[in-house]
Amino acid sequence: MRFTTSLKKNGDFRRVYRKGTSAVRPCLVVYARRTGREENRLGFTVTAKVGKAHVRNLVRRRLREIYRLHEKDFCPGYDLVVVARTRAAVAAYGRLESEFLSAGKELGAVR
RNA sequence: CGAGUUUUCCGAAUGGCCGCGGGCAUGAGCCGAAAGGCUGUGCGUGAGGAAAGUCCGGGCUCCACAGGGCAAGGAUAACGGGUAACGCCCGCCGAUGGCGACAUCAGGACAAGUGCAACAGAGAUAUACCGCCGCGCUUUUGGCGCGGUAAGGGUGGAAAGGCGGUGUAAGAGACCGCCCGACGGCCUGGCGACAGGCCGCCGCUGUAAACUCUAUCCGGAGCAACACCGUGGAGGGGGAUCAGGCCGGCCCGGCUCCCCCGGGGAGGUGGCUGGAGCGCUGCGGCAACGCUGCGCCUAGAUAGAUGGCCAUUUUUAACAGAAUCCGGCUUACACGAAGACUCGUAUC
RNA sequence: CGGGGUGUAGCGCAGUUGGUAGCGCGCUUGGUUCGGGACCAAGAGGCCGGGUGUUCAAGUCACCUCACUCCGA
Repeated sequence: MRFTTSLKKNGDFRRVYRKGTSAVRPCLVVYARRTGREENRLGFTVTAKVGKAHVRNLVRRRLREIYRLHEKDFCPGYDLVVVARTRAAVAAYGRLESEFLSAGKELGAVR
């Protein structure tokens, strides 16, 4: 992921939640906030409610893979936070992919 | 062949494209004064049998005491061994269950003291309701009173050793024979728990996962421990004011300036993986395990690395993801593999 | 990493030394009223989160386990 770094600090997450816009899908919620940087910053939130440790790892890997394969479709200059909902634990890869992209399109982060 | 017991192992494989963490190398590119950093390339490596629950035991670090004892609190509980240690493991004893292979057991002490035992029942740790027997009174096929008795009745988880006899007014370990159990002594076997035998003396309810007693062990906290580096800012000390600036008419003084000290927030580095390590051979031991020799190096992240798309086998693979490290325990788990053994049936 | 708490009727909760599981609201039926509410009377509804054990007997005691929840670093 050449043009993307990860979102690390809790304060960054809170700023995106408070100041950003959101799009809700059955399996996930995407928050976005325009920053004007040259790169995107991406963070994932998968809480314990979703499942046990290996389930959460699987969900997070799939979401990261979706972003990696579609990175060229994303506009630069956004902070993005993807929150997995409970249903994401049993959802197939294709469903996560379509929901992620449609949510990104609604927020204007995807061309 | 059927039914079953038990131990151990495995924890999908191979290939293609894209992608991730760590390590090593780099006559490549960029940044930098340098150390080095970033990117790229190459090689090799990258989750488990439970990584889980955090139930025990240790290593390590800091704190306390630096000698010992007592008390409090907690843990453990037949015996012998293994181990760094353990509440773990092995062997063995006893009890219980099973035809058996075998499995399970918080398995010390209620015969030191205290407590509890509902309901039922006459009576619950000692008692006389019915019954039996004797004596007295009486209205005499009966009733009442006094006394003896624990054999029979019913209740209960439990009613005071069991069966048979002697005995007696009726009865009773009151006495006798056999059996059961407890305690004490002796003998035999065993390292020991214990087992077997003989003698003596007894017959005492259950419950310590009730208080308690006995024996043994335990200082506390935890890698977000702990150690180091640490821009700025607050603070303290010194210097220069014969350098400059501000407050000021000037001096003193204050700020600015320079140096040092300093606890240490954000952040970073170490701790961080070569270890009570793994595999194989040989020896000792019933075994757990120990010893010798040879070989091997096998994750170390820090928002936290294993995913996506296919192909083939055999279907769409179970439970499930390291975070300081080891030894155990417990719990979850798909398809399987191997060894040993028991019972039944049939045949030889 | 460490330490607590809770689970009982549809809902909210009681239930010490083990001894027949209760309260309030709700529900059903009947009464009262012209009718409803309130009130009165009667009633149904529980494998005490799950498993194993100790005991004559377990919601209660012990161990294992599941779920929810809180606190400290």
